[in-house]
Amino acid sequence: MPRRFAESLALYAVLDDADRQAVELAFGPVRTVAAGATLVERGEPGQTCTALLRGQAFRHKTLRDGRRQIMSFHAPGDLVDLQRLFLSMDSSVTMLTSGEVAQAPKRTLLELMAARPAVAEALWRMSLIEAAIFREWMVGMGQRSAYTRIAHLLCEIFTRLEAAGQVQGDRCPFPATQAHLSDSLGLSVVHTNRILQALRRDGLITLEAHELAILDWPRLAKAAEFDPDYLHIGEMAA
Amino acid sequence: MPRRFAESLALYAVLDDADRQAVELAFGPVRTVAAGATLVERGEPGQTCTALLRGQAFRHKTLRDGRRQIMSFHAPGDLVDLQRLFLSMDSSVTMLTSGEVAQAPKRTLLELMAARPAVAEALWRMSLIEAAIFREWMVGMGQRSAYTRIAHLLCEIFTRLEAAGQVQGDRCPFPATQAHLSDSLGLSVVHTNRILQALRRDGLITLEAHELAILDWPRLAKAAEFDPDYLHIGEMAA
DNA sequence: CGTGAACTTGAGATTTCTCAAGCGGGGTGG
DNA sequence: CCACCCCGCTTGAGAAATCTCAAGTTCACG
Repeated sequence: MPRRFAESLALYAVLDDADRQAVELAFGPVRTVAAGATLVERGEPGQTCTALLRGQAFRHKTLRDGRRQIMSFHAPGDLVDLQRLFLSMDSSVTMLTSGEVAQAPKRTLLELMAARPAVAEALWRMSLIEAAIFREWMVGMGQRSAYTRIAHLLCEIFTRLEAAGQVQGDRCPFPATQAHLSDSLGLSVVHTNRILQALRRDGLITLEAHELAILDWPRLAKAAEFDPDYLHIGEMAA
Repeated sequence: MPRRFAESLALYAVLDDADRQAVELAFGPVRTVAAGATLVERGEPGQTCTALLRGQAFRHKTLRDGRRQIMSFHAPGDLVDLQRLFLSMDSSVTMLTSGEVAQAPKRTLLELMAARPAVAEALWRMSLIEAAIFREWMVGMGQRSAYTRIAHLLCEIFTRLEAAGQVQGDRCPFPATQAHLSDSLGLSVVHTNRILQALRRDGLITLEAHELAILDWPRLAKAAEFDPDYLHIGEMAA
């Protein structure tokens, strides 16, 4: 079910039919990518922007000595390198699963934004929400314990996948390994593993076979200090 | 020397005279604000955007129990609540020093962006660079030791203040207290204090009387793992 | 000259890390 | 079809970074 990108973009602003059509036309053919494939390499200028249509990806910066910081996880409907419209890429994007992507020429998107304010507005909101998520991760890494931090990330991922239509009941796909979680939270793999066990022991989640189940949302959200305001879901008023 | 905002914005894209004039006209009278004044409160919708013309400010989120995460420091020339053009504010902005600000109605700015692509481009770049800085802070909080992290922040602040024209020789104004540094880096005040002493002992900096001096830039940058690419200074190609 | 905020110091407590090793399942080549 | 192997997960134990608490000092400002 690769949702069309225009449909995802319409979650960020009111798009009329002409807007949606123009957006769809901007993107080229759907391309299949393998798990582990690099969608965007740090430093490359590139002439296109990439929409993720199916599967999950993550954005990261890897230092010389191998330390890696993951900055974000991407769900279907995300434009993973929006930044490239105006800046060079300072981080890379890698597929977590196999999936499908489509690309649009930068020039076309820029023209679209100039001609269609609603499209520009949607892209602005998409970009600003991503920045809001970065800030919330900073709160986690700066102020929260490992337990709270992991719980918070699980809440965030579940909530975002829900908005992207990937949730079934209390379950969502969860392809990230414990190493991915560690690198996104600034924790060691060993510690992440122990905290996940604690979350399971406390009856808050199960996490296996690349699937996350939330067993007790109220208690998990409380333990996570999770307040979804920062995700600005459904916030479309101008 | 409150630089005019249009001049600062022109660091982000090529603006012609008409662009600059239109930007200047969008902003109302210059207003003086005291140190500690709140420029923007979390949650308020607001109908204007605020440009910082003189002084420094910081953006932060404060949790119920008093823990506070600082997300960014702002220099003259920054639009501190650009986010407000499209979303509600999920954090607050407070003055670090006394200073001067000017406000522009959201509507006027939105019209300006629609009518003048170069202005829109500049604002996009401003916003995306802010997000790039957030990501780099995540790298610091997730992967770097306290020593490296503090050194990195000092490099960043110095470099950004240089771009804002606030540097004299090897010195720049530095109004943040050790508590501000701590809250931006996710460290305790005590530890921040000890690491600052180590940086002084190592002959890398002096920091007193609200002024930072860089004694040995090459060694400091090396200790900080500082690579200014992420600041995208002077990157204006479309 | 008094006062408070910012800075500094000491010492013990805690979280989290590192190193090292073992386990388990799924995919692949023989 | 089976065996092997690698990757991801798990466990134990000691080490390190960083925190908390508590107290004292300095300096700018009223």
